[in-house]
Amino acid sequence: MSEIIENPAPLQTQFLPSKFVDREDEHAVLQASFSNITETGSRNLHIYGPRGTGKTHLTHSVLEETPSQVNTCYVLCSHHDTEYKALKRIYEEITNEEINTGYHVSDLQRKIEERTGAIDTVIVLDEVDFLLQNDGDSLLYYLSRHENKEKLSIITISPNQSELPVEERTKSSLQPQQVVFPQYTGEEMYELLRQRAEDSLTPRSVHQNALTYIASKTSNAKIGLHLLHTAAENTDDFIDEELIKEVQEQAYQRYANELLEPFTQHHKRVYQTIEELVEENEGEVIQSGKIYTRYQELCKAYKEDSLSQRRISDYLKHLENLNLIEADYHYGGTKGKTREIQLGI
DNA sequence: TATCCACCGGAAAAGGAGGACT
DNA sequence: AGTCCTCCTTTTCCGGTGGATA
Repeated sequence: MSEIIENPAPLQTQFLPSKFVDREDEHAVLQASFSNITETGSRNLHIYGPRGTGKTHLTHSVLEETPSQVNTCYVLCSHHDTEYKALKRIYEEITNEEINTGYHVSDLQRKIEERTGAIDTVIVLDEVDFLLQNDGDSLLYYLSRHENKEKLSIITISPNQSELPVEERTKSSLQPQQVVFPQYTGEEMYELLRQRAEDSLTPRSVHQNALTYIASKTSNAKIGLHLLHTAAENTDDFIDEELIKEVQEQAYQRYANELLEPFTQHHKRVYQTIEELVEENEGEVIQSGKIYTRYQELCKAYKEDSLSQRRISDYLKHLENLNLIEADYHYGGTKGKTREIQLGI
C-alpha cells in the first residue's frame, strides 16, 4: 500500500461518511418520510438526481437510523428487475428467511402481507429504471395499492427519470413526493474530497490544485473518489494535478468496472467493445450494428457463444441506464433505424 | 415510385430450473 | 413418480421507420 494512505476506507465509494456535504434538506425529507411524520400526507418519495450525487448513500444512512421496529428493505432493481425477484427480495429482507423458488407472484404477495400487517415498512427501489423497463410497473402498482398502504413508504430512486414512467393508475395511487439531488457544485466537490482526504491520507499529502482539478473535471462524487484513491495508490509523497491527469484513465476504468461488476460477462464484453471502437474511431459516433459484429468477434476470440442481436440491444439499454454510454436514437434516415452510441463523459 | 438500408422493439415461443399436487 | 405449474433467459419472428437510391 502507498505510504500516504493511513486509512483506505474513506476513499472507497461504498464508504458511508458520518456527515454529508450539503444534503441537509434532502436528509430531512427522507427522515420524515421514513418515520411517518410527513406534512404532505404522502409517504412515498421519488428521488431523482445524476449519478454520484449521494442518493443511494443518503438513503442507506437514513435507513440505518430508522428505529428497529420499522421494517426496512433495500432492493437494487438492476439485480431484481422483475416483480417476482423484487418481491422475493422484499420478503427475505423483512423476515430474514430464505425462500424457495417455484411460487406464484400472488403467493409472494400474500406471504408479504402476512408478515408486514400493521408494521411500518419502508421499501427502497434503487435503480428503478431497470425494473420498469424489464417488467413494467406491476410491482409499483401492487405496492401502491397495498392493503396497509398507510404503513408503507415506497422510495424509488432513479438517475435518469425525474418522473416515474408509469401508467396513470399507478401514478395516481403512488403520488410520490419528488426529491431532487442537484449535481455537486465545484465548491461542494472540493469540500467533499477534502474531507475524505483528511480522514484518509497523511496531512498535507494532497495539493490544493489536485482537488481543484478534479472538481473542475467532474461533479460525480464516485468518479472524484476513484480519481483521488487511484492517485493516492500511485504515489508515496504527494498528489498534485499532474498525478491526477496521469491516473485519469485508470480511475475511470475502475469506476466503470464498479458499475458493471454485478452484471453479466456479456455486458462487460459489450462495454469493452464500445471502448475499443471509440478509441479506434476517435470520438466518431458508432452504430449499434457495428458494435454487434465486433462483439461477436470478441466472443469468438474468447471461444464463447455470443448472444443474439436482440439481446444485445437490451444490454445496450442497460449500459445507457448506467450512463456509461449515451445513445442517440434514429428512426429511419440515411443511416436507417439505429442508435448512435458514444461513451458517457 | 418501389425498394433498400440497418436497425428498433414488441410478441411469442423454446428450453430449462425448481416447486406443488395427486 | 408423474404431471402440471411458475418464472427466467434467450432466441426467433416480424412489422415499422423515412431518407437515399435506382
